[in-house]
Amino acid sequence: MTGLRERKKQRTRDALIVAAHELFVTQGYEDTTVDQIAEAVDVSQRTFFRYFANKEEVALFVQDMVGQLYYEAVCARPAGESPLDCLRNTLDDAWDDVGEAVEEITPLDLHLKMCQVIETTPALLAAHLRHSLLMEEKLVQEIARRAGVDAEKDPRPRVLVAAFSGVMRTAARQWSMRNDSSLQLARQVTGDYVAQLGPALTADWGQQG
Amino acid sequence: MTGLRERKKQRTRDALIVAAHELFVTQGYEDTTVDQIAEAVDVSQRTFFRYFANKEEVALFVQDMVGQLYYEAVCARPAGESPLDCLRNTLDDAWDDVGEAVEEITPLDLHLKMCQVIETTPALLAAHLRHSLLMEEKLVQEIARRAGVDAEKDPRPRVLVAAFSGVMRTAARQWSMRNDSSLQLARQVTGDYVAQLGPALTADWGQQG
DNA sequence: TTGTCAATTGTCAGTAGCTGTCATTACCGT
DNA sequence: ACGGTAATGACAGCTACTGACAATTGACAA
Repeated sequence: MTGLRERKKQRTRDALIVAAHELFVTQGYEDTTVDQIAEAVDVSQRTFFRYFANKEEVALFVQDMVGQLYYEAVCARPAGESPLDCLRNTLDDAWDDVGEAVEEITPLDLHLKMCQVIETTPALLAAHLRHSLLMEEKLVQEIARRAGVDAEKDPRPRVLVAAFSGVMRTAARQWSMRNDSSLQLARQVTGDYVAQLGPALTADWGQQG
Repeated sequence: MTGLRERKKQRTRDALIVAAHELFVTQGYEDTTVDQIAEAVDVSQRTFFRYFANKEEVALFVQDMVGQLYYEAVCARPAGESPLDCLRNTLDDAWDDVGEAVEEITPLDLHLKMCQVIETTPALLAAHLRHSLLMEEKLVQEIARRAGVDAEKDPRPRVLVAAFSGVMRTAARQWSMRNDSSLQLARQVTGDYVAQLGPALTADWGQQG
């Protein structure tokens, strides 16, 4: 199962990710060439493109993994929760596991810096949003399944996931723009934003929230 | 004000847009080269890139204009509406004006087909989502201004716009995937989806909606 | 009308992302 | 040890995009 071949591939892939992230963080995404990344790991450019379909993919690899873990955590939820609670509670519960999974690939600190690079690099932000949309569709299917409704007829699963995901992305974006971004802070900011979902929709906003 | 130079530029730009859209719709975005577009309008490739920063931009030009018009319509709203009502009512009111503005550049039918191309082409979808995010930020500022709150301290403007925009994009996406996409249908679908925003968030979903 | 200035355009050369192909190397199971 | 298969490197090629410079064309005043 874990032949030498497999392990070597895994190591090369992780090395490419870490090397790429370090270059992206230090000199910027656009100013880093694929040749530089390949050279840093001592493989050919062609090999890089055998591991990652494009330059964006290596930048978003960890982010995508986080999204996937969240999705799996949603799927593993016990039945009986309301759809919104399901999405919300998963957030609290999955946090630590996600952090550990990230650290198996790259230092957490590097990942946090990479989040900022993603938010501030137009091409990466665009790709990230698209990947998020794909994940949303998977969430829609799961939420619909749990609630026992048909996602093609009932708009509520899509509406709920769209609203929730929109708020999540906004929270992540606001968090990444702070200069002291840490994991706990992320947890707090997302919690705060999601909690405001109800109040923000009510007819009148009273005084300063 | 309308010198020959200005008019000529406008005409070239519109010709590039229409030619590009026709090529994208008939043979696909990825399979259309910038050289083909330039050739269709009989200008050099270099000139194309003087009108549009990149290939995506010519594909998203009309979409961006629509977003801009919606934003301006929001800004022109009378005071006193609740934030959510403001966003929602603008939708109803601005529809016809937007349609007319589009037709001054490209046939409406071509634009509708182009919407489908955008939704189904990864690179275009990604760029479109990013442009939408920029527009959301402008909406946040305007909503915060109208409500007299500080968007940097109070999360509600961002949360509201994120939720609303998420639902809008979902509606647009669902609409574009029908095979009989028309303007009226778009109006109806978006209306339906936005109306579900409240119900989708409530704790329990009763029976099939 | 004509000449001058500035804006627009075309041409050319170059970089970077990405792909197909084929020979070579490295691992795996027998 | 050996044959087969997977991974890699080297190379050629395409397309998006950019900088630089020369040529053209419309604007505007003398």
